[in-house]
Amino acid sequence: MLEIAQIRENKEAIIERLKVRNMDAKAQLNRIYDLDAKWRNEKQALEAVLAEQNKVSKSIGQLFKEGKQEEAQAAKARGSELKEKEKSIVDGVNQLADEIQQLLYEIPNVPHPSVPAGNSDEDNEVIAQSGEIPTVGDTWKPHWDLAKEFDLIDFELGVKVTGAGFPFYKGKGARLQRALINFFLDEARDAGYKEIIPPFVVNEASGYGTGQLPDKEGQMYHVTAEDLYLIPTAEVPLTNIFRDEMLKEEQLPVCLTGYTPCFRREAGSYGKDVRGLNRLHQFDKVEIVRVEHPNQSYAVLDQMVAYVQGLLTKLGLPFRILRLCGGDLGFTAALTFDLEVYSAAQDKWLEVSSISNFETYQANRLKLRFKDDDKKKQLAHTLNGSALALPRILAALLENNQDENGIKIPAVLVPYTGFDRID
RNA sequence: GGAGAGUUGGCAGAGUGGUCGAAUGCGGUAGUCUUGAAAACUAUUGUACCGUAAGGUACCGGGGGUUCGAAUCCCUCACUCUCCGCCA
Repeated sequence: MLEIAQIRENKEAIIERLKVRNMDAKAQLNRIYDLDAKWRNEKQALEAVLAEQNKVSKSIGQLFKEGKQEEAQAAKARGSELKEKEKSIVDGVNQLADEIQQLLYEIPNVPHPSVPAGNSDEDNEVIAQSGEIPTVGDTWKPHWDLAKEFDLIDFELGVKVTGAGFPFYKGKGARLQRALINFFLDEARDAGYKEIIPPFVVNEASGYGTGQLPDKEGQMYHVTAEDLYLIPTAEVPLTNIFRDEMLKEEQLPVCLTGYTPCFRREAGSYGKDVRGLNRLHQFDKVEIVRVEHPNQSYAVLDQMVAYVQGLLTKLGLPFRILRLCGGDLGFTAALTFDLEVYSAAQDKWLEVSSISNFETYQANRLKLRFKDDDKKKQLAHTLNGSALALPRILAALLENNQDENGIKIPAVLVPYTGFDRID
C-alpha cells in the first residue's frame, strides 16, 4: 500500500498518475488526507490525556508511601476523571485510524511514468517481438487435440476426480512437465537465484503482505477450517519470507526462485479463453523474486525481462514483450512487462510471464526495510516474474513443434525429458 | 485427537500490582589498551507513531476486562514445545 506520508506530501501528483489506471482517486485521496489530519489532531488530544493520567498514577504510589492519604484520594479521583475523558476520545481515534488503513488498502500502486494510459489489454504497448512465427499447416491441431491424440493430458479425468481446470498429465506429458520445471530451475540457478521450496498454503497475514488480500479475496482457494489460502503464485510465500524483516544493505540484492503449483479460482472466466491449457485452476510455475535497493530496481526489472526472454529463445518459441497499460496493470505493480508466446494452431498470443516492479508498495505492507549506509531505515523494492508458467508454454510447444506424425522436443529439453519426440 | 508446559528486547533469560521500556548474560556499536588482531576494560545499544522542537504516546503472543495504576491479576483467542495416540 501507499505510505501515508506520500499522500500527505504528493496528493495531487498521485491523483494525476492514477488517472492512467482510469481511476479517479481524487475523492478517495482527499478523504484520506482529511481523515489523517483529523486523526493527528485527535491523537494529540488523546495523548495529552494519557500523559496526565500516567503522571497522576505515578504520584499516587508516592503519596501513599508518604502517608498523605487525603492527597492520594484526591489524585485517585482525578485519575478516574481522566479515564472518563480518555474513554470519550479513544474510540474516535481508533476508528479514524482503521478507516484510513482500510482506505489505503484500496488505493492501487502509482504507475511508473512510462506506463501508458489505456483501458484494457488492447492498449498494451508491444515493445519487442522475436522468433519466427511458424507457418501453420492444414493438418495442424490445437494442443488439446494433440494432448488427447498422444495421451499427454487428460482433461476429462481431471473433471471426474476434481473438476474442470485440474487436468491429469500422463506419460510423456507428465515427463515433459517435469522436464520444464527442472530446466527452468537450473537456468534460474545459473542466473544467480537461490532455489526455495516454500509451503503451498499461506496464512491470512501473508495474503495481505503481498496484496492478494483484500483485493483478490475471491481468486484464492480458502481453506476455511484452518483459515489458510492455497497460493496463487510462489510470489506469496517467497516474498513473505521478508515480512517484518530489517535487512542490512549488504544483504541486497536478494534473488530467489521457487517452483510451486499455483491455485486460482479464476472466477468469472469463460469461453475459449479457458479451453485446454489456456487457463487452469491448478498449474505449475517457476517464479523469480527479488528484493532490491530502490536505486537498482528498474535496472533489475530490465535484467529480469532479458532473462525470461532468454528462456523463450532457448525453447525456440516466438514471443513478444508488452508494456502493460494503466488499465491492465496489476493492483500492486508500478510497472509490468508481459511476455507472450505465439501458439500457432490457435493463432493466439498467450501470456506466459508477467514481470513487475512493485517499488515500495509491497514492502510497505510487509514492513520490509533495510538499513542503508547511514543507518537510516528505508523500504526496499520488491520485484517478481514468472520464469515461467508451464501450461501455456506446453501449449505453444505442442502446437508449434508438431509435424505430420508427432511433436518435436526442443534440444535444450531433451537432456531433461530423455526423449526427443512424441509420436 | 488426548494430557501437560510455555510465549518478555537481535538472541538467551529474570521479573507475580506503582520506583519496569523492563535485571543479567551474549551479540552489536564506539572508545581505551595493542605494531595489528584477540582478550580485557569503559561507554553505548529496542521498535513504531505524533510533534518544527522540547517532549509525549504506545508496545512484554493477539483481543477484552479489573484498577487511579498491569509484563505482573481475570477472561478469551492464537501459536509453539513436550509426552501419548494416529500416520506419509
